[in-house]
Amino acid sequence: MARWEPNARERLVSAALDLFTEQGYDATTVHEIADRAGLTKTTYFRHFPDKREVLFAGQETHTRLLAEAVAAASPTATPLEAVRAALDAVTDTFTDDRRAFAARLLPVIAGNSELRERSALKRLKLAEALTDALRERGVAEPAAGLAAELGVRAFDRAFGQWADPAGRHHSLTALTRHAFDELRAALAALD
Amino acid sequence: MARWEPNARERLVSAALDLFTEQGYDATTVHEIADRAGLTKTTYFRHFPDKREVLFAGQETHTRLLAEAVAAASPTATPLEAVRAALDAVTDTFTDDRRAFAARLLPVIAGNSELRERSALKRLKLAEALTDALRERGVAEPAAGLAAELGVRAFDRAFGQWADPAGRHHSLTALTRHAFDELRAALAALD
DNA sequence: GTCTATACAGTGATAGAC
DNA sequence: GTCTATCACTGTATAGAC
Repeated sequence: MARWEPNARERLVSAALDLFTEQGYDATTVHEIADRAGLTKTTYFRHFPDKREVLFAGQETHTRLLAEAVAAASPTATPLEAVRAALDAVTDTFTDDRRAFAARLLPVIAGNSELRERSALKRLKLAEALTDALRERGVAEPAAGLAAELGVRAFDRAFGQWADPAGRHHSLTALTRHAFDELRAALAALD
Repeated sequence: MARWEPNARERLVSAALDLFTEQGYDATTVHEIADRAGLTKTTYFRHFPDKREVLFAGQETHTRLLAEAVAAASPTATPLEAVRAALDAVTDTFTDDRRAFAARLLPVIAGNSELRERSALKRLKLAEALTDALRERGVAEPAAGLAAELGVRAFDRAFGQWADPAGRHHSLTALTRHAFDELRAALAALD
C-alpha cells in the first residue's frame, strides 16, 4: 500500500489516464483512481480540486511561460513576433517523452463532454493570459486579442499533429511555427 | 401551486436567474429553483440536463441559424461576407426585451467558474458550427476557422456592449456589424 | 506536511405511480 | 408530464494518524 511513497501526483495522473482509457471517463470513479495509485479518495482531492483537473495539471505552467516570454520579447518586436517567441518558449518544454502521454490524452478528452468543457476553459484562459501580456506591451484591442488567438490556434493545431501517432514526428516547436505561418498566410488571403 | 401551469421551462429559467442573482450560483440548489417555479427537482431535470444548462437554453437555435444563413449566402460572397450575413440573421432575433435578461445573465456567468466553463464550451461549439458551414461552401482550412472565429469574436464583444446597462442602446445587429468591421481593420494592421 | 476515516450536502439518474 | 423515492457519485469538511 505504501502510503509514504513519493510522486503521489504523478501516480494519480497516470492511474487516471489508464482507467479513463480502459473504461471511459464516466465509468471511472475518483475512488478507483485513488485505489490504483495506492491512495484514498481524500488524498486525491488534496492534490486536485476535481475529477477533471487530473488531466490538465501543468496548464498553469504554460500560461505563466507564455506571459513571461511575451514580456521578455524585444521591445521592437511586433505583436506577432512576440507571440511567435512565446510559442517557442512554451513548445521547447515539450520533450518527446510527453508525446506518448499526449497521444493517449487527446482521444479521452475528445470523447467526453465534461472534459471538452474543461479544455475549452483552459484554452480561453491561455488566450486571455496571452492577450493581457500583449496589452502590457502597449498593443491595443482588438489587435491584442487577435494576435493571442492566432498563437493559441497555432499551438492547438500543432499539438494535435504532434500527438498523432500516425503523423511524422517533427518537434512540437517546428510544427507550431509551421501552423503559425500557415495562419498568417490565410489571414492575408481572407477577403 | 399549480403544477399543471404551462411554460414550465420559462418559469424555471426565470426562477434560476432570480435565485442566482440573489444568492449566488453555488448557494442555490436545483431543488430551490424547482420550488420557486412550482415544480420538483425531477421535473427540472426533465427540462434541462444539468444545473448550468438552464442559463444557456436557446443556444442551439443560434447555432442552427448561423449555419443556415451561411449556407444561404450568395455563392459569390466571400467567406467574411457570408459570416457577416450570418451574424445579421442571428442578431436580428435578439429583440430589445431580451436585453434586460442578458444584462442580469452576464454578471452571473462571469462570477462563477462552472458557468464560465459552460460558456466557453458553447462558444467553441458555435465557432465549430460556423466553421463547418464555411467548409461546406468550399472554404479551406485554416481560413474557415479564422473567419468563423472573427464572427464569434465580433458577436461576443457586441453582446457584452448590448447587455451593458451603462451603454448607449444601439441594436445588437448594429453593434455586431461595428465590432466586425473593427476586427477586420485590426487584422489588416496586425503585422 | 502528507495521508486517512468518516460524515455530509448536492447533483444527476432511474424506477414506479398518478 | 408530473410526482415520490432512492441511489451512486462528486466534492467539502473535520478530526486525527504518521
